[in-house]
Amino acid sequence: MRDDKFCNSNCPFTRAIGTIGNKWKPIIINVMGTRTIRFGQLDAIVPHISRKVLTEQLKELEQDGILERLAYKELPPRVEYRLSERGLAFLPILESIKEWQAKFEIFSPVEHN
Amino acid sequence: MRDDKFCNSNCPFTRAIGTIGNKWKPIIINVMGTRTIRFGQLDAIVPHISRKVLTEQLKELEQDGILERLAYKELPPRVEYRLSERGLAFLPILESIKEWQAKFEIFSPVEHN
DNA sequence: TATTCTGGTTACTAACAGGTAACTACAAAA
DNA sequence: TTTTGTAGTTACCTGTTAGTAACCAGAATA
Repeated sequence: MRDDKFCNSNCPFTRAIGTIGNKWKPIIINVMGTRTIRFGQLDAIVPHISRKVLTEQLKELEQDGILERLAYKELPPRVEYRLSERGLAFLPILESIKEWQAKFEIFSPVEHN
Repeated sequence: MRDDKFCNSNCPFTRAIGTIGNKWKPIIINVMGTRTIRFGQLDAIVPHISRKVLTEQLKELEQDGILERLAYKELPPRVEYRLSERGLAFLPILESIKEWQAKFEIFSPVEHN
């Protein structure tokens, strides 16, 4: 899933893209926002993601220090996720992407004839 | 390459991620910057990209109105690419990603023993 | 005459991503 | 006793992505 060529690049920007440059991670970070959220909630809220892929993405985000995982030793298990300082610092970037999209999106709805 | 689920989402943010949320596009946009650049130069400067993938990515970026393609009817052919207004407006976002990376990157160089 | 130049395209193949379904633990509730 | 609930993991299979090498036009150069 993660590309070693990117993550081990000597260019910091390339490493950054290796960390957050795929389609799921910005979506997950955006959904999390400033709240603490459980695995099942993420699974329900993030559209079209499978549990397997969600697990993988969360694991990588944790490894990259973008979120924190809090597992409570209960049964049934309870696991909470929340953004780290690094993850929270990424939220304004997502906001500017939203502004960019709103400002420049080309509206060309797909017609099905 | 492009994910229809993302591009046809009713969420603008999801559509934005569908447009620029992969590993090559931010790299290409960053390399282009404010200059006009030829296909061969991009191929030489962007590390590890194949001509095939570069062609595909450039085509999608053009379709999404992020860059402009200027083909001169010469032989041998000459094709120049440059960012559109929309593409140029994305550059500050890439700059803030660089700052974010510089501020928060965890240094854990891979050791090969 | 053969080679070089550019910006691709095409066919083939290898690698990877992602989906589905089944399975786990164990407690509480029905 | 069976079901429910959570947060995964695993095996299996398919579909997509990416890499490689060969090929193209057609003028200029050697």
